[in-house]
Amino acid sequence: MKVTISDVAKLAGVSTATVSHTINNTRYVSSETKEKVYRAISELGYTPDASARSFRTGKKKTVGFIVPDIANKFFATMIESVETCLAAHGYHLIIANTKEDMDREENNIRLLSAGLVDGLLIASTMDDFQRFDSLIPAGFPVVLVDRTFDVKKYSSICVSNFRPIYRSVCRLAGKGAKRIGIIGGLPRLSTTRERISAYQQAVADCGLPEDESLIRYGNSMEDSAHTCLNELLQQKCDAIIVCQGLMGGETIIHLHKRGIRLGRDIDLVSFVDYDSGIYQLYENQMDSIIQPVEELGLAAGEQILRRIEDPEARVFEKVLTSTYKPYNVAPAWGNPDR
Amino acid sequence: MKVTISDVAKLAGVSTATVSHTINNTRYVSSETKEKVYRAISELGYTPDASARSFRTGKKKTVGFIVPDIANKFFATMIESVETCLAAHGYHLIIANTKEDMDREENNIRLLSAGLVDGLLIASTMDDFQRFDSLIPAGFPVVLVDRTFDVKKYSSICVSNFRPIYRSVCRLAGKGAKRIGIIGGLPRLSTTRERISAYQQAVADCGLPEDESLIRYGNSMEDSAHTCLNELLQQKCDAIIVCQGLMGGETIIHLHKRGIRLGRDIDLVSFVDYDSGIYQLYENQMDSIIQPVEELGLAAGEQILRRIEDPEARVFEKVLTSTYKPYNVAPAWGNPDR
DNA sequence: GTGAAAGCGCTAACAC
DNA sequence: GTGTTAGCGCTTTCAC
Repeated sequence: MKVTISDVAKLAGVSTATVSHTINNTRYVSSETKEKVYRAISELGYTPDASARSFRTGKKKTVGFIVPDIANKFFATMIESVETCLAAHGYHLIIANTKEDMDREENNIRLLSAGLVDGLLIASTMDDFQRFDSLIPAGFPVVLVDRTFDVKKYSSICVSNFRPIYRSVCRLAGKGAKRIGIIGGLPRLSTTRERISAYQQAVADCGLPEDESLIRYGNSMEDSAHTCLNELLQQKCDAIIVCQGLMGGETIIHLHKRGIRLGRDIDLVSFVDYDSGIYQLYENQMDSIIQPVEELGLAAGEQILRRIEDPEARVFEKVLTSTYKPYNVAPAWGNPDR
Repeated sequence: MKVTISDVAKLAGVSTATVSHTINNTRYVSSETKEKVYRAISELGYTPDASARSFRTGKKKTVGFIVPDIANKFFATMIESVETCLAAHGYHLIIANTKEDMDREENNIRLLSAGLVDGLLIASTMDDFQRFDSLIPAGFPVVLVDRTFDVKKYSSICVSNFRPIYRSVCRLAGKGAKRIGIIGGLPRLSTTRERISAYQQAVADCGLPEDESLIRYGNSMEDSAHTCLNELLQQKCDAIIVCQGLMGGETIIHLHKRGIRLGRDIDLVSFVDYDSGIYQLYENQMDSIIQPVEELGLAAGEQILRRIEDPEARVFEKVLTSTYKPYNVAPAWGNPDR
């Protein structure tokens, strides 16, 4: 049978209040009494019941993280750093995976915000802010991660999308590229929109032709980059920018299989998944855009904790910057595809 | 102010019992009454409080998954399939990351089993069964995943470790390898122990020299494979077996950087992370051992749900088999490192 | 320095 | 077909 706080109180010969205050350090208890309480606790093997406690206090010590794709290294790494941050503050992490499906996201927000977690971290796959907003109970702590909305009602932690893409185009143009293709993620996402508009602006600024057929969209999952790549190659691109790590890896593989050499036959710039093996092989043949995933996760964790403590805190927006890693130094160990 | 079940009851002009039974479909309610209840619910915007509910019923509808490394593709993919399975049954998933640290694991087991979750999935990093066992409250639903203990007290879902390694050695020996090195994971893990003993047995059976210095152990994280590889190369290995996907990827990269060609200068067999880019590049130059990660996650999810429903169910052990993918067919598009 | 007791929101006997 | 009510295990106010 389950041992409760009153069993402990009885055995220790004190009141339940005293037991509670002892284990929570929440008011003065004489050391002799403490002693008795702890003795009773270990004798009975008592563990306070977390769900009774959170029911009573209203605090769950848990935050939810709604992610579009757990198995994607970018999010997996972020989950890891969020978890580290939360664990350090005695919080737990509940994961929900939407697979970039808006209905699944809606469902998850509903479920999690109904008393399961104290706050929600969301890398939303929605495009409709109204719909998203209507799902969040008034005053419920929410922090948007990686992806945001035009309406700045919720705090967010994102990564600069404009700068690295603008720079990519300029660098490629500077090297003489004439037809730069780009593979974006889902068109509805803020990240994709920012990146594509950076591309468009840079293309215009560099005096390159503005050609809609050079812009392709994948879904950041499955095998979608493959089709995009084929279409861009048909358009006779001499350079390609890939807006997402998984698709960048795919692109490399397919270029390789077709015998198209990076940095010689075609120039490539890609967002790169932190410490994913494939990029280490090609770091000297392509430009990499490395997002500060860990920092992102950490900041997200800190922000949601702050908001849980003070739900009235004013909206906070943080934009981190990526590292742009051009390839120009020839490595000591030679060129993998020579 | 929070709206509760009695607000709804009051507005609908019924009892709280009726409201409860209506939303839970737990006894007959006339359709007119139902109507009134639902109207009141939507008028007030009522949502049942999950923590009150789980406090009352004792069911949290949540399972915990204690993982050694979230960012590792193997576990990330498994988390994804576990989550899919659980979500389909209305359950949530709490993640805890141990980073292969036994104290963190202990802490997490304590925290999660104290009323936070209905059951626990554990890919344990512990070697001491006594210690592990002492942390699990009597009768608490637990399923071991990927890694197990000698004492078969808990149900487990694992992957056959012996067979693919034994076969690797035989194949390598058959191709004429004389000095086969092996890079294992943490020596204390059941997976590592099974793989190493398969190696040792096969080496003996094939009549190859049994040399302790051909066995190296990494930690399956960071950069540990690098050191192991260097040591094996110093031992003049003509073939290497790597027991874990992350380390396999690292091995490929370092061999590549040193200009050592797979399948020509050295033979490689490795456990491979499902759909990780780097292996697609080398699938024609090395043997791959592919573990059924998704199946593993699914089975784990099903098992823990079953155990939660019936904690008295007898111990269940499932061993899945990996796919062994030899390289022998020359690909249409040629050899990447030719 | 400690105790008594109310009550968090819900479910489920039990009663009619 | 529906209502009354006890009580899950804990925290916390009020009292001494």
